[in-house]
Amino acid sequence: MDQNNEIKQMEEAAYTLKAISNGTRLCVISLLSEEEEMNVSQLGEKLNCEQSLLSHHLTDMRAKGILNCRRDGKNCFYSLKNKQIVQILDCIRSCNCA
Amino acid sequence: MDQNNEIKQMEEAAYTLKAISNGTRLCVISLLSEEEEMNVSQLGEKLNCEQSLLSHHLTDMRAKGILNCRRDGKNCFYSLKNKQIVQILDCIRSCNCA
DNA sequence: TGAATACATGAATGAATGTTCATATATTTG
DNA sequence: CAAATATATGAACATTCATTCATGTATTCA
Repeated sequence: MDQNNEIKQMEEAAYTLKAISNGTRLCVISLLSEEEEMNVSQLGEKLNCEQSLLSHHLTDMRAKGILNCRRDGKNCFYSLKNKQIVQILDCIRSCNCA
Repeated sequence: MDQNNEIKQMEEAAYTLKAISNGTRLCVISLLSEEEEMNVSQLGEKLNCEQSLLSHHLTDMRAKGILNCRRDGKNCFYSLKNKQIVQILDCIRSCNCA
């Protein structure tokens, strides 16, 4: 049953990977790796992304354990739940170049 | 235009990530990180994956620059084009645990 | 209290992915 | 050459993902 366990682990990894395998979502991660926290409007400006679409992305990434969200007045500030996730970007870059 | 460049880079990264964001595909990568080369039947046994489905996965991963393929007689041996890609697995695991 | 701002939500739709099945191709072997 | 083996391919369909649009909710401020 060790094989099934391996498969399960990979399914879990795939679940997380799917949640970030999108240009806009990776940009969000990249921005939040530099900025600690950003609200939706700030992200929307930087990404040139329509409000509703961005909100869907953010909500889903949050639901999947990638982002945190904190409300302050009218604004919602998003941040990375785990900063290590940005390493995936470096990793992919080095793979694509090597 | 530096912003657009960033976005393009992220789209490229997303393209590669999409090509591996699947349990079966991650298992293939994991196996090939230990084994150097495996043919389709060997992979199929290990993964308990139907021939045609596995073949589709392999063909697509090859088309997207993740795998190499070498034919030897009746067999096709697949290998990782870039071994560094397995680091993504470690990365995801550390993210999900931390 | 009501208008404005910031964000979320839900339904609808189209596009991309995953899966199956039937069949095709290449190679080896009798 | 015919049968067997290993793999690929293509069509069809279901499932998931991305996008848009209209509308809802929370908060602030005049």
